[in-house]
Amino acid sequence: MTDEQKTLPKTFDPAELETRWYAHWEKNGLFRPERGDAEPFTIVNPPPNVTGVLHIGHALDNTLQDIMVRYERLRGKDALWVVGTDHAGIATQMVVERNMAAQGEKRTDLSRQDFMARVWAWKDDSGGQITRQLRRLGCSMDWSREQFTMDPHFSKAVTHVFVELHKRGLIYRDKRLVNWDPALKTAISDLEVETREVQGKFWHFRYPLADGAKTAAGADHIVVATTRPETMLADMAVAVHPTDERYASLVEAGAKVVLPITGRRIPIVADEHADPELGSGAVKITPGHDFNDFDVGRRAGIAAADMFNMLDAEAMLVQVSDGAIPDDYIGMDRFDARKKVVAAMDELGLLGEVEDRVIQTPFGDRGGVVIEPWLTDQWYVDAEKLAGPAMDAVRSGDVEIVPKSWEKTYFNWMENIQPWCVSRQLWWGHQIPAWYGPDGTPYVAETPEEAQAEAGEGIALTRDPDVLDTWFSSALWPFATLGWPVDGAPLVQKHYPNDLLISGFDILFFWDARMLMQGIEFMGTPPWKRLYLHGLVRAADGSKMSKSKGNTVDPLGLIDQYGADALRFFMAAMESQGRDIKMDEGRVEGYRNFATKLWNAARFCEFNGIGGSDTVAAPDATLAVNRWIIGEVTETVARLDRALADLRFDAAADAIYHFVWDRFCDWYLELIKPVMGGDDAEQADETRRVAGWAFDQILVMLHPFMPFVTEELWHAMGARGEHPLITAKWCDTQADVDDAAKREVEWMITLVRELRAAKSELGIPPGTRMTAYAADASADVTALVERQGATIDRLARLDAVHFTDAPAGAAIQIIVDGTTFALPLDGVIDLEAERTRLTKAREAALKERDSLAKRLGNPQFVEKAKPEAVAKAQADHDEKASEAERLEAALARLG
RNA sequence: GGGCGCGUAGCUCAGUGGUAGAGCACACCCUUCACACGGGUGGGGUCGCAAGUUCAAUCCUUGCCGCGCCCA
Repeated sequence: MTDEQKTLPKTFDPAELETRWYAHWEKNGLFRPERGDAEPFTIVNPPPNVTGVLHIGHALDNTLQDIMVRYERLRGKDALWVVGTDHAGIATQMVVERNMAAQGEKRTDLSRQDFMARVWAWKDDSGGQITRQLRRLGCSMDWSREQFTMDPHFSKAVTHVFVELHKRGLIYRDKRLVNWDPALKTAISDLEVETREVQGKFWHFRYPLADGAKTAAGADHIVVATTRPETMLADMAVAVHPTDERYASLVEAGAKVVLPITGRRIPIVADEHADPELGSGAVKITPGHDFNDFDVGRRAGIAAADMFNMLDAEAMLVQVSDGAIPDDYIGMDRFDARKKVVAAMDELGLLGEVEDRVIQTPFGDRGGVVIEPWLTDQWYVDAEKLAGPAMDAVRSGDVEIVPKSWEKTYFNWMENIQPWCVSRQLWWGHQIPAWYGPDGTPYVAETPEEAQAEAGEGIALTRDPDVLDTWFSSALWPFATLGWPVDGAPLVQKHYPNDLLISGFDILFFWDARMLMQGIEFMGTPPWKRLYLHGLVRAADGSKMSKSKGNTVDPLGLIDQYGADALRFFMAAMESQGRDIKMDEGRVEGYRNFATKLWNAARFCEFNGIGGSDTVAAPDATLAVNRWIIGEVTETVARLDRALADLRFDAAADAIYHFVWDRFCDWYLELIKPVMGGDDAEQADETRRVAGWAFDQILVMLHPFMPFVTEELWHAMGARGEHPLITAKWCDTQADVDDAAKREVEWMITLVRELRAAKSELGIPPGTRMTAYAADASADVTALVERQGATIDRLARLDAVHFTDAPAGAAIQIIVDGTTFALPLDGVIDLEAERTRLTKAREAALKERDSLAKRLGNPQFVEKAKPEAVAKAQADHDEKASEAERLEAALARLG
């Protein structure tokens, strides 16, 4: 990169300079400059799936993180943004298997080792596209330390954590029902189950009572109803409510039901789960295939190992341990079996009513098929124990959740947390470090040797084929990426705990909560001090974006069209806490225009000999405009600092946007034009210095939001040597705000505005030059007008201001802060229009005056309101009253 | 059923216990020497509805209506 001066083109090409600057930053290690002694600032990026491509949600999440990282880097901190990808067990295995299927191959044709090699080859070849896409967004992560959850050091940490948790009794093996995905043939998490409403049926069956028993009503059968009739083949009981009189005698007598089709004799048990108000009040109990029934079964004394399991991994029917299922059912698909059971019951005359019903049905969010509660042996983390300290951390304020409203959701989930099933029946992932002896005894150890030592010599061991849930490993992200568990890893010492985590609220449970639990368990402290949760980016109509709806917006397309800076600024400007962002392309375009505005301000500087400054502190200034803009910069920096401290990205974006456009471009640059073109070289020099400094401060303040265009202009404005903007110094907030200068400039702005408004309303061309008469001007105003003659001439188009009465005749009259200016334009102005204008203004002033008078006339207000409020009302009242009087006088003069 | 959030200008959104703001859109004017991806001026809102607290409510409380999300 050279600092060679070249003239800036009129509009700029974001694509060209984005590519150029990103490469420059990355090549020169500027994302993480050597800052050994500096205070650390650390963020870990939610690792995107290695199969992922950048979507609009990533764009939001990463923009917010980059803003904070760039901001803290500018503030001199040793800012580390950890980046990497997640191996995404199921998703990646699915991608590779799909590719294999296209070649007519199956995973099971290969050895596990060979399959793993295929996955790695895929990863090296086409995985991690998203990392290149994050670069296009301008994200300044530390790519030199890019991580992957299957990296050897990371895998080591995962194994270590598993073994440690097992030692601590926080991981155990258990036979329970899991959410089984028959398409993927693995257990999946509760959170990966999506409940959808499906049109189904509610079949009523009559189960005959055994041995001639009768219900209280004299029936020889019990009616049960089900949405999943096929499971009756594995029924182990019928449950009724303990207080249900209809069945009390049956329960007491230990009566049994003869299950149709299988002929199995099953008990009638009393259990609160049965709702007497619902249907017959009796429910069939299939402990091996329903979560509620599992609990009922256990309460009835059935051990998990004894529960009938009538399905295989693909949800095809298999024989159960009592051998009662007729042979012609074996090997059937679960849905075919459903039809067959219903037909058989009908044939037996035991089918009652069949109701149409909307059924809440669980689907696997990846496999897309109906989830089967399935009885298997799995590894579980005792999440309840880990959740306690994780809740305490939030309660005590060690971890602050922003916005706070998410705390309730967090606690609600944590308080009801279930055992966390961490084993998955996949090949791609961290294989569980457990080995089984011939009798099934598990030995958990970090290496096969250690397992063998534990089991004893000569015992044949087989390793558990399963892998760990991907979230089990990503929960270690805040410290395993820093070198843990290597003793004394320097990055861990400096960068753990991290300062902040930014994530979408949708992964609060999946990831954030699990990191919090594991961080406390293994590091002794929570992984971050603050957790910022943002919302979703929605389609323009407010609907959720989804591939299936086809309403997604591609962030890369927006970058192509408007530039990364514009997209980033949009994300920041729209990010108000606790609200989703609705996509609004018009706004993105507006922020592209904003970047162009800045660009053209730089061109103005270029044409006027205004260049970059070499101090962070404001230059000395004597002129009011210069002292004013210095004060405005200081106030803007303060606003920005406050907003970012509060993670109010919208307020931060708003502060810099309005400063640049409304203050700097619209007024400051206009106000200095006469000075620059004037004949006082000293004043012009001072102005160049101040303007150059102020523009530099803009570039620094805006850099976290719009890194590319600001870096380009930083170099265009001057030779910066070895000091690119990305590692420049943050603004100084020491400069004073000069109130006198502020008053003076604001007075001029009011004058110009009033005059423009009057001309516009009277249809006088804005360029018309006029002369003003201000007979009632104070000494201060007189001095100001004389001092600012050139500026007033230029902006207000006033070639002279006389402090005498205006000559007789028609004139425009404007009031600026208590001074009336008459601008004669006999014969040109439309008297009637001017009368209307003044009348309208007077009415407005009177209305406000009267409203304030009414308030002041209320003794309770004067008595009870804060003294400041009363004083302000009085002052406003007086001002409005005087304004109304002046307007009255102006109208009288008009005749 | 439980929890959370939202309802402010045509649209997208800020905001504050003292009678409301931005961007876009709209109307009119301006080819002024940084910028038409621009400049200027202006119109537009009973701040969802109702009650309460208060000297004062768009803002606090309660209820209702409408919308969204999460959990069961």
